[in-house]
Amino acid sequence: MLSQRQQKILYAIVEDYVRSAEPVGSRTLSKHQEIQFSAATIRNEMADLEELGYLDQPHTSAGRVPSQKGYRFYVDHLMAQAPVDTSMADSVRVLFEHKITEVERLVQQTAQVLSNLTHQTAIVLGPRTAEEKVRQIEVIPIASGRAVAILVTETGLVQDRAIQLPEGVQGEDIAQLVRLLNDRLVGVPISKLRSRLHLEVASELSSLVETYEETLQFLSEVGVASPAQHRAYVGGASNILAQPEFRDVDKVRPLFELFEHTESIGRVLPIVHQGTIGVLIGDENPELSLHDCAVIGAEYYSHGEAVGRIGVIGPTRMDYARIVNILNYASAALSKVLTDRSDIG
Amino acid sequence: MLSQRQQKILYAIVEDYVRSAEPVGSRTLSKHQEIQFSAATIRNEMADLEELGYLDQPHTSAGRVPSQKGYRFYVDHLMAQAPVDTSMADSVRVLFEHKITEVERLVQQTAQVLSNLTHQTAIVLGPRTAEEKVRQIEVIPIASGRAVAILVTETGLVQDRAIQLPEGVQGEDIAQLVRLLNDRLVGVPISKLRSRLHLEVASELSSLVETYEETLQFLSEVGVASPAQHRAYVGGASNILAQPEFRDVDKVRPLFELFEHTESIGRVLPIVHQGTIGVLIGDENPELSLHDCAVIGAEYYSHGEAVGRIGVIGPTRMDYARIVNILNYASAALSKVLTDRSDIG
DNA sequence: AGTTAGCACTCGTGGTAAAAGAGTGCTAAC
DNA sequence: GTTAGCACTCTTTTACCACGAGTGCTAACT
Repeated sequence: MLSQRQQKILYAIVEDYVRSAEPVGSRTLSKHQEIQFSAATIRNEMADLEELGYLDQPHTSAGRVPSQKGYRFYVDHLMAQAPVDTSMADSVRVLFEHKITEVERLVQQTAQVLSNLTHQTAIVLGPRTAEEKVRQIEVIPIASGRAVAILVTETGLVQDRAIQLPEGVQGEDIAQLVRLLNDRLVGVPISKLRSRLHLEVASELSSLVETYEETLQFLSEVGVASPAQHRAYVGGASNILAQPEFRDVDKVRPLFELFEHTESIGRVLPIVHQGTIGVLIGDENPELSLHDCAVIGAEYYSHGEAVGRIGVIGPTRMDYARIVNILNYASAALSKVLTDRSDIG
Repeated sequence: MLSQRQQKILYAIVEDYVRSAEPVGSRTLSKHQEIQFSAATIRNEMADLEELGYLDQPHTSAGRVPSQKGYRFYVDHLMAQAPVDTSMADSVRVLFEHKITEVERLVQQTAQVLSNLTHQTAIVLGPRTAEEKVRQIEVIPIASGRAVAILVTETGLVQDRAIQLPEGVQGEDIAQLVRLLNDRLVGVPISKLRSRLHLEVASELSSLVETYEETLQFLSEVGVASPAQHRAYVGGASNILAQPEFRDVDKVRPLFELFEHTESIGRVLPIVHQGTIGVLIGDENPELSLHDCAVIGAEYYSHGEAVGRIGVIGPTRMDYARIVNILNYASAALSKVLTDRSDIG
């Protein structure tokens, strides 16, 4: 275990380095208020800390830099709960007070606010729709042979899909069909729609409609592949270009390529337990292109159930304490909005 | 006017520089097949072309580089219609054959394909919804006091909005309201919804519903501020990082900041006439951060009417001929899909 | 035994100088 | 009007040196 003094020094090095982005030497460290030992003593401790793997030295005549292990120790044991920054709190509050009606826009805005507050890149995964329950289904014909299927969930999410009507289907057929669908499918979670369709609805269908096969096919299309499913938004990608560790275009490119693959970006966010904040440092992240980065992430909830995730990506040299704080706050605020929006008005 | 020979040389310089990204000298140029003059002759011509403003010289002992004016002349007079690249055509065709039902996803995909084909950054402005005509309006209550208003246009676009129901409104009130709305508003373009509401619907409303004021307010919310209105998508932003002129992070940052402001990005795309391709080179673009860039853009159409725009952004050193070609093709393909999707199935 | 001062050593940084290389402009010959 | 030749210019590369920051080690101190 690290001695009290070693922890103090490690703490000071991390805090200093996060601020300055310069390797910190024994001299500068000895001038810190909380450090009363001489530079020489610090040097000895630093040599030990390096040997233990908590510090790195870019080259012999440079100061020390926290290693990945060093950051990890800092996050796990040293990092203080940052006081709630009121200007931050305001900024988040304002965002959510100004009622945003479309979930999609809300989520997008969250990404932007998060990136502005942290000066890093933010990722927001849109609320999972799979467990949302069906409130109503509509089918609206728009031109001969074509229609739009609309599905509204209990929380007010709307999903739509252009569909091809089976041959010879008329207005009354559709009305009947929609009645049947609503009768059987209201209250069913989207994830179970497909199986329900085949199990319950299909049997009744054969007696109702002539074009049995085609209609079933059509029904499948209605429910499947929800478009908004875990849609991801990236905010403030350009912030990463302001970081001194990413002055090199070749370093940055893989990151931006990652950001463009929004369909799979969820995997870079840490998996967290209910209400906690997760931190992935360097190669703890399964994504190789993030081995020089740290990712801090949290979930957000609707009625107490986790429905989506938010996160911040930056260089390993980032202000963990502050960002954890911001994510905590943002997660809570977002959860409140999502929970309230489907409650008693 | 430029002599035949000067044009030939300018043409060769542009083509060569676009390929190599290196200033091209008289020696290398004299080895071109189509150039039969000696290096010395070329040098004389190049000096003239520079004096006329068509070429730049990074420094005295470097080769020449096309100036903005040089590119402009190339685009206007020299550029050859590139042959249709079959692999390109295939790639676009595949995208649109695989029927994409949601317009939003279609547009997003277009941005991606465009950026992949051009190896540049693509911008796609989602179809303008303002002139779309209302096909049907629905209001679906989701919890006491809350509802979702859904508006479907004739081409199958769906817009939704969470709304707060006026105090004491019951199911039958809503049904009546929706009937009235559909009766009066079907066929009206979205852009005119608001005024129609006040002019026609409002008067009848007072006799129908008690809570006149609130309901009107509510109705306004239904139609206004269409969320998908000219939504913009940026594809392949990371491609720009591969360009040698953007090796410097400070050069790139303004661009990425621009890309993040999707709400105003439309202004960087050239304004074009029906069916043509527009090119903005360097400071021809109103956007200052694009003065080292060129933007090539086109419109796309639905039933012959321009509904959106697509464009490609890159350094001024770009393969204009090829990209113009690709945009032409993509615009036509996208227009076809959009036109067909609301036609006779 | 732990701590501190002193000092030689290492290594990246920044600046200058010289050499190399690429391409030009000009002159004179064709 | 065109071309070959050559001196000239200017960037790029390499080498070198001095500088400074920071260390590691040793020896003295508490």
